[in-house]
Amino acid sequence: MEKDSCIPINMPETELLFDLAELFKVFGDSTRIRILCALLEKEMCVYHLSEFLEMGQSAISHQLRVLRSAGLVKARRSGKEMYYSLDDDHIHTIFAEGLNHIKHKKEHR
Amino acid sequence: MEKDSCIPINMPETELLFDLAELFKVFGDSTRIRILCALLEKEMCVYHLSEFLEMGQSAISHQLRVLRSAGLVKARRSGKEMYYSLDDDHIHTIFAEGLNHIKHKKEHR
DNA sequence: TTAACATATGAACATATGCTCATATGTTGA
DNA sequence: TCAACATATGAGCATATGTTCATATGTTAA
Repeated sequence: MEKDSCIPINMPETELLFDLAELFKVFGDSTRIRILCALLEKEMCVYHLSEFLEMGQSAISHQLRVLRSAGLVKARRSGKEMYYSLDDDHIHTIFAEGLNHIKHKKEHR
Repeated sequence: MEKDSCIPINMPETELLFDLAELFKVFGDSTRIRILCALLEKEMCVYHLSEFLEMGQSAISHQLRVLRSAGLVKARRSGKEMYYSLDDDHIHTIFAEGLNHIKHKKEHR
């Protein structure tokens, strides 16, 4: 079989694709997905998130750190509490497309 | 601080969110992203993918298996070769939104 | 049928990841 | 200032993940 045939032309730079994978990696954890999903509704503080998701405060805090460094959520302090909210308009769309995929696959099984 | 306040209402079922995380997990690897990106252009066989991505045949094959079981790619045999192609119309959109996020974040830094 | 090629697969290994625990940091009210 | 509360963070641990190596399976041409 010959080499160097069938090479796609419009391939984005490897580094960009690496960043893209890093972004999706952040979405690829159910705890983080649930946090983001909760925040779609309204901003919440760490305590309420950990109550709502029935997980330890530390676990939530660790994951919020990941979400924050990915630029997906932002935080504001109000007294002792830190309120987190979404920091990206695309989250809605990305979620919707993901759910479309799942729905579509379920229907065609 | 009182419990049970600030509970989001429109939270999808936990199982669905788990599936969503599983889906994004598949996108969350640079090898798989690069495979999908190559396949956006045209179908390719394992050999060409491994040439193009400069990775071992086995690694590519393993990842194609992951992509296939997630319903993201499909395969057809042509002689000795197996040609893989995308099996999901949403991949384009999901990619685009991911890239939008990255682009947006880079601009506001 | 057999050799050569293309792909798939299981085991092994190194690394990455997410949670828990303990503790540090930061904030408020008394 | 100090106790109580809210959050952040580092270490440790168990599990998950991606690659490689060896080998099995599948296909074609001679």
